[in-house]
This record gives sequence, structure tokens and C-alpha cells, in this order.
Amino acid sequence: MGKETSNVFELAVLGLLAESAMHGYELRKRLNSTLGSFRAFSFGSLYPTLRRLQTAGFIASEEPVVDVDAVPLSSRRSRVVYRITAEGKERLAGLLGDAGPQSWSDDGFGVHLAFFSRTNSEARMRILEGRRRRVEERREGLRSAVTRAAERLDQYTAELHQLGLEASDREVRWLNELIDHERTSGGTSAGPGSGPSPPADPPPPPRRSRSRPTNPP
Amino acid sequence: MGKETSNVFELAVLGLLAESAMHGYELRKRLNSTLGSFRAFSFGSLYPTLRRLQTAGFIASEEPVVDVDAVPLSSRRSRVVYRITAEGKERLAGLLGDAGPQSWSDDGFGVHLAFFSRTNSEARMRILEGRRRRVEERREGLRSAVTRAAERLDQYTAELHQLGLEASDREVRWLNELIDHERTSGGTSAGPGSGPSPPADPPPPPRRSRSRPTNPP
DNA sequence: TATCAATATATCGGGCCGATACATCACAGT
DNA sequence: ACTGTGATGTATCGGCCCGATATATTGATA
Repeated sequence: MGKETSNVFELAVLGLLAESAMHGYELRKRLNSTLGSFRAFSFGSLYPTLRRLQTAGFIASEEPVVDVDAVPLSSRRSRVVYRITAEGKERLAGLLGDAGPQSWSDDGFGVHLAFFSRTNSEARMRILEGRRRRVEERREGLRSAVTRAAERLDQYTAELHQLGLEASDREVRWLNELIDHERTSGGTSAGPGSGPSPPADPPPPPRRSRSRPTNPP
Repeated sequence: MGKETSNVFELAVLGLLAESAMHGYELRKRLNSTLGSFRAFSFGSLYPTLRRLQTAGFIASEEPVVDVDAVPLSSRRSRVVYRITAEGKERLAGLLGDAGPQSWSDDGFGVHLAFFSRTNSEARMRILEGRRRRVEERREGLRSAVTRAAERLDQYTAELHQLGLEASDREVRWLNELIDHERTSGGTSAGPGSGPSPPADPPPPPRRSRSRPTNPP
């Protein structure tokens, strides 16, 4: 009976701790800079999450015990460093491969994307396609919302929805390019249980940005 | 004193009930079609909100009591109709004029915008400018996030942030046009008690349409 | 030394939501 | 007439998430 707490944080925290052990404050900074901009990870969520993960055995806390030597007894408090455990790594692998509904959500998708280099091609595909379906649905909803608002003569709302409609449309096109790229150059490992280790396969960086050159090669 | 529960729902519910009394299910449908697309209003939020508003005296429930006649004792359940009270109307006026932080949030802005025709020009201005500041901040955050992600060679995340950056940029431009329009032709919106204008002067419909990030994942 | 800002950990109240459980009703298929 | 299926309709519960808040410790600055 899986609990399936869902929890977008879980993936984010485990993913970061898998790279290197660190303490809460640092964790939160990285969360908000690296993955951030999607959502603001607050302490009120972080610490409970850390405790949950610790209770579950996915992470362990180590106070940097300097014990004797140079430290009498006070000082040397705070700065609780967390590291991922073996079970945590398994859990992380499971979460990375899980292309469930939470991975198409706005928040979940961003977090999953941030760890795409550690996600196998098949899961990437399912996540991208799921996200696309999700955004297409939103787009259709917006489309009728624009019509409805226009009929109600609510110009303000109509334009706001129009704005969202265009944004959704752009995201769908972006996803199409990503999926295209994934299909042509990423689909080498088809089987689910097949070779899980593409030895040294850096994330196939998809090209993009039609309207904006921004990133010259 | 002021509770300031914030509560985006409060404005949305009061705003709709001010137009006409209706029951929960209908309320939710309108919420999700008229204002919807920003967020999914769920029953798990709606009913507690209704109870809160009722307790506060802002709305009143009326069961369409058919009592005797044609109904033995069972049946004639469900369909609890809610109507706004005098206090509720005052509260609504207060919320409409409140250009606080919650009105620049993604959700809050959409709801406020939906009732712009009943919002006076000054509050509209403050809301639009506040929203613009908010989106500009997000845009700057995204800008540096793109750079950071590019430096980390995380092409996926960099592109996602780029997508959000462009969307934010479009929203800022859209807001600029709205604000421009408001500045040049605003001021015709009346206060709460003023008479309706038969000669037809609906919300000043600004032209153009750009994108809107919805909520950039 | 005093003070300020950043670092760092932690909790609490309350709101919001997905899931779920009930009923009632309209209506189509049989 | 019977049945079942889906829409209508009201409601609650558990759990997560977040803003606000409290409290130390450190480093820099005046």
C-alpha cells in the first residue's frame, strides 16, 4: 500500500541532497535559485519535509561533531547537515521514473525538468507528453473562457484569458520541439527494465528559442 | 480588529453573489468558468468559505422552504440558496477597493480584474501598477535564473525559465497598455452607490492582447 | 562595544485541496 | 415499468503548504 504522499518537495530535496550533503538554509537557497522561480519554497514547508524524510529513513542528519578540540561545549550548535541514505537513493530513483499526474503539474514539471539529466529517456518522454496534454487542456479551457468573457462584454477578463491562451500555446509548441528532439535523439533505450545506465550520456540539450536568440551557441 | 484573512475566495464569492443569489453548486460552476482558468475552485474550499462568510454575517442562506403542501417530510432537501447581506455589500466594497498585496498575486489579480467594472478608477490604477511591479520582479528573477541555469549547463531548466521570462515580459507590456489606457481615459468609473449608466459605457475596453504566464512553471 | 544584517533552525495557525461519501434527479435503454 | 448511469447537489476529512513569527549565532561595521 503505497502512501503516495505526492509531495513535490520530496523529489526536490532528495535530488539536491543526492548531489551533495548540506544543511537546511543552504538547501532552501538552492531550491529557490536553481529550481526556484516556479514556487517559493518556504521554511514552513522545508523543515517538516526534512523531518518526514528523516523519519522515513531517506535522509540522515549529521551534526558536524567537532566534539573535543577547540570547542569547549557551547558554540558548535546549529548547522545540521543532511545527507541522503541508500534508501533515499532508491526512493529518488523511483520518484525520477514516476511520470504520474504530479509531474505534469506546474510545480512538479519544473522540478522534474531540473533533474532530467538523471531521468531515463522513457520517463522523460512520458513526462513531456503528459505535460503537453495537461497544457493543451488548459489551452482549450482558456479558449472557451475567452469566448465566454467576450460574450459577457468583460473585456478585461477576456484579454487576461487571451494572454494565458497565448502563453499556453507557446508552451505547447515548446514541448513539441522538446518531444521531437527526445524522439529523434533520445529514444535509444526503449525497454523499461533495459539498460538503466547509459554510460556517460549527458543531457541531450535541445536547441530552441525561435523568437529569441538569447543563447548563441 | 481587522482580521485580514486575505482569502481570494471571499471577494470572488461576494462578487458573484452581489449579482444574483445562487446555491453552492452553481456558484462553483460560475467561479470556474467566469473567473476560472486561474485556479480550480474546489468544494473543499467553497463550503468552508461559505460557512465563514455566513458566520461573519456577509451572506445568508435561504432554504427554499416549501414546507407543507406537496411535500410529506422528506424530499425538499438540498439546494441551499445564498444571498449577500447589507454587511456583505459593505465588505465587498471594501475588498474591491483594497489594492493590497493579495491583489497582485496571480490568483488575486485575476479575480480583481473580473470585477474591474465595479472597481473605481483609483483602485484599478493601484492594482494594475502593483501587479506590474510584481511581474517585473518575477521577470528579473527569471532573468538571472536563466543565466544561472545556463552556467550550470542545465539546458532544460534554462529554456523553461526563458519561457517564463518571455511570458512575464509580455504580461508587463500588456499591463503597460492597460495602465496607459487607464491614465488617459480612466476616472469615469463611479463609486458604489452611483446610478447605472443606461447609455452603455461598459468597462473601458482596452485594445490589444498579449500573453500571460498563467503561472510559469 | 554596540549594533545591524545575514545566517540558521524551528513552530503554529489557518487556509486550501483532493478524495470521498452521500443523496436526488433526469433520462435513456431495455 | 425497471434499471442504471451520469449530472446535480451538499458536505467532511486528512494532510499538505505557507506566511508570520520567535530565537539564536555569527560577521561586519561604526
